[in-house]
Amino acid sequence: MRVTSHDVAAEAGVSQATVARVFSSPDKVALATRERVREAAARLGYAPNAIARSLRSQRTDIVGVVVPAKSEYWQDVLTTLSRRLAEQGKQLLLFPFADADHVEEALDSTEQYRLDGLVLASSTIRPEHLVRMMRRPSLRVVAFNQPAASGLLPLVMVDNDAGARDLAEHVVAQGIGTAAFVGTVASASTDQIRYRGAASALADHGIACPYVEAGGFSYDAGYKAAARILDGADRPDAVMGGSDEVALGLIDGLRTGGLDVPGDALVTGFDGLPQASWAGYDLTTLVQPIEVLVDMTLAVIFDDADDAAQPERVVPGTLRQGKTTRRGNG
Amino acid sequence: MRVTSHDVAAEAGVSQATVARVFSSPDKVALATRERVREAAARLGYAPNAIARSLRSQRTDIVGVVVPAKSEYWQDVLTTLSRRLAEQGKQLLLFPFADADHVEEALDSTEQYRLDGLVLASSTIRPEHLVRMMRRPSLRVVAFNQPAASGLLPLVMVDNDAGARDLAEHVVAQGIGTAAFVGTVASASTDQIRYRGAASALADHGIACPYVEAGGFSYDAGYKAAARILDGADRPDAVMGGSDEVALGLIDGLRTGGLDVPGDALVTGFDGLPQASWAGYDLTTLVQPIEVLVDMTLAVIFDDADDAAQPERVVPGTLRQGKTTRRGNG
DNA sequence: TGACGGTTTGCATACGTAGTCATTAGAGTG
DNA sequence: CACTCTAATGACTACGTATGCAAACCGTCA
Repeated sequence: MRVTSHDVAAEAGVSQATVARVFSSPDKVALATRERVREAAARLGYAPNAIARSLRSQRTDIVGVVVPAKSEYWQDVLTTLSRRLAEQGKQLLLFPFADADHVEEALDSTEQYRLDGLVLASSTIRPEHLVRMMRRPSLRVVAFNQPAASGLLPLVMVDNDAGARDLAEHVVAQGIGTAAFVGTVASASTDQIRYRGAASALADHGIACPYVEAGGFSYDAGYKAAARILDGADRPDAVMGGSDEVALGLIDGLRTGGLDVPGDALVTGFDGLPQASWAGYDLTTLVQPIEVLVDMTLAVIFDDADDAAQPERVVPGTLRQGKTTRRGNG
Repeated sequence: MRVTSHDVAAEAGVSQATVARVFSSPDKVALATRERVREAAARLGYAPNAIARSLRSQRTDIVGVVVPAKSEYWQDVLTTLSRRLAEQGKQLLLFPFADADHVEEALDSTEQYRLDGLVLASSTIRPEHLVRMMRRPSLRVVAFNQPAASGLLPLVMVDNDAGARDLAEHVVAQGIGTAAFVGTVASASTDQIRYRGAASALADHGIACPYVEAGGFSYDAGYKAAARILDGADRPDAVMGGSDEVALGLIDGLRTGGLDVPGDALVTGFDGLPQASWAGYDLTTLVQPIEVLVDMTLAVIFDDADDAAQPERVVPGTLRQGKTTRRGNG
């Protein structure tokens, strides 16, 4: 049987209410009493029951995240998110989904928990899901890096358009003549914005930019897409990946096909994954300020400020130049 | 205000108890009633409150995992774990810790939740922590890939010794004359077993195997350790990494130093990370059967079988040969 | 018709905590 | 010394659900 606040109360010779106060609002209890209770609690090995606390206080101190089950990028984000929450004594509850068809179930699960907030991650969540989330009173929902949520939900994201333009300008500065963009999944809103940004910047320099869909967010998808690039009539001087994962696959795919990167073709990514910095790749990419994005997300959830005033927060990323866009001996 | 089972009861013209039964043991409710309740629930947008359910039933349907905050390997494991739990309608709650000094806090947090089970991950959890966990009645604790827990807690792990021997035999078969083992953190129990296994198998063939400590579980640690290998008097023919992450860093470090892998030196890893299969590395490694390990872990937690009868489950891994140990034109 | 077995439902309660309200003790003031 | 005001504590209750128990209901058979 588990130790409860009643047991501690009996041990310390006080009421259960006093024990509860010692653990939730200690300043309301006299110092001497407080210490006596603390000692009794330690002696019995008491720890407050978070479940009961949540039921009573209507607060769980838990933030949920609806997130794709497999993705390097999101794992990177989750690491930061869970660390930040832990610092505040809060918890992270994952609602992973295998693919877009299973988002519904994940969202259903979130209803069972009286979460303090919910982070919607993944750009493949459909608009109807977003709309559904708008109808959840007393739950702070934030869309993370999900341009499609614009106008529907509070939104925190990196500046995809500016980032893609920066990357495009960068490869243009390396003196390329032709380019291609290998997106992840064409229906993903991040993909669309990144492509449009890159294509627009390239067009300013008179360079066309066909779109190739990798068909997934994975290394494998990028690897396979490389074959299509190689088979194409005119091989582009620069291949811009819609994400780092795809870009890494692209690099290996192109190299396997006999191409030298960056000698024969430049490659860029997007996200700033740790793996992109690995010496074997040293990918030029747009590094997302994940800490900043996460902090903003938590601010929307926990700060009382009226977030309706500023429903969208867009943060610029940083271009990191690696050797995948370093031409010749420069 | 949130919709409760009472509201649904009123709407459907039944008692709260009947509503509760519809959602927890439907077969105890007449079909007609059941449908009427389900309709009322749908109309009101009712979802059972997991918090209240947990308080009442003394079951949370949540499994906790104490895990290092940053680690490719563990993220791989967590992905599988959360998927499996989701399939059973259960949840995963993470208790991440930054380093060995913060394990205590993570374990403290776990006490607040009435978890159905707790998975202790990370081989850097100290024995005193393990002992502490033994004193948690009514909580199923399982050590995952943590040889140090042997004899203290139920344990599920890959056969580190056999795996290391397999890898050693494999490189010997490639005709090497000298070798070195680059471990992660010397105090990690997995590291020790893997090293002993490899060294012992190599010794059988008259090959010595010095131990080099990378000092971390990361790519960076491996990358830096490569410099020490290169600086050493006699460069080994084969470098065995204590983990895939370290091995990937090693490869890039050695290549940066001008060495050809596998031409000048063979490299092996351990774990079977997705990244190890990337064409840029194609690392020879010991693939852990993560699905099997996870299923066994959950079996220990949820199956009523007496786990005292079989406190340790050791599963063999599979050698995956990549090109990092493919010599010459073979 | 009446008794009986089985199914279906409602009533009442407890899970462990936090907060409201009332009560008591203690300190300060004229 | 009586009085007031604040600080500290205790009694009580509600959060939303699951379940033991009893009651009600239905059909069956003697």
